[in-house]
Amino acid sequence: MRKELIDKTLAICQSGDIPAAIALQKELAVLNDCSGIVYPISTVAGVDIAYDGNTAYAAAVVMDYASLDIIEKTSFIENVSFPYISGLLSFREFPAILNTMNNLKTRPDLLIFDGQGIAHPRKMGIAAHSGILLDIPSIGCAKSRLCGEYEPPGKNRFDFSILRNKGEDIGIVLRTRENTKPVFVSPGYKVPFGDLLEIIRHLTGSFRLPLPTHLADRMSKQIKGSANNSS
DNA sequence: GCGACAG
DNA sequence: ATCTTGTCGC
Repeated sequence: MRKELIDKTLAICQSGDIPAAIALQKELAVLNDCSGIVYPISTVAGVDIAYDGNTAYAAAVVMDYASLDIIEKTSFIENVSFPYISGLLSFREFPAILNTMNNLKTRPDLLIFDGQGIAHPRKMGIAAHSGILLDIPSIGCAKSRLCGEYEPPGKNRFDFSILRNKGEDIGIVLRTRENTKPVFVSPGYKVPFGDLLEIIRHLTGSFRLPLPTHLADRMSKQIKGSANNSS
């Protein structure tokens, strides 16, 4: 089943068929399930991608959920074909994400993505889409808003407000550091709205982004940098 | 038509 | 995302 959805997604990534991409997002949104993550969570992975033109440098960092010790790191480099279009980010990034995940020896219990989960116009952001296809619980942690309304959260660390869209709670706007812009956290796949705060708080160190995402971001840029300096 | 718009 | 130096502040 996942295989079919993965193939359908990859076909669109290569064809660049925008109407088909939007149709698939609507189809996946109906299938999405944001409840029932299995506890305890043993491992968590952060995933992110750096770019040099159309070359994507994807990285995944797996950590022990309780100790936050790094268990494994991996990356994958490839050229991307789908352009960046607001609302269709997953069609630009999923291929590299899939390849990176296939390089992992560990199969994480939870994935944290740099982007939206269901806080998306069609409730199918990069975290939700990737989580469903990989069949791994996921959370979206974006650095800015895509849709929805909210009141600015308080100034202290971990102060937060609710991100709402058409009267529905779709995520939380969380201040992970004082004097710093908040992050937009939303359920991706199989992670209940009510569990978001606790999980992200646990994963937040001294940086704005949660540790898994922060490390994946730095690693992707490091890979990109070393690729440029050696060629 | 106008404004908004993840990475 | 990426282009980019110094600089203010924790």
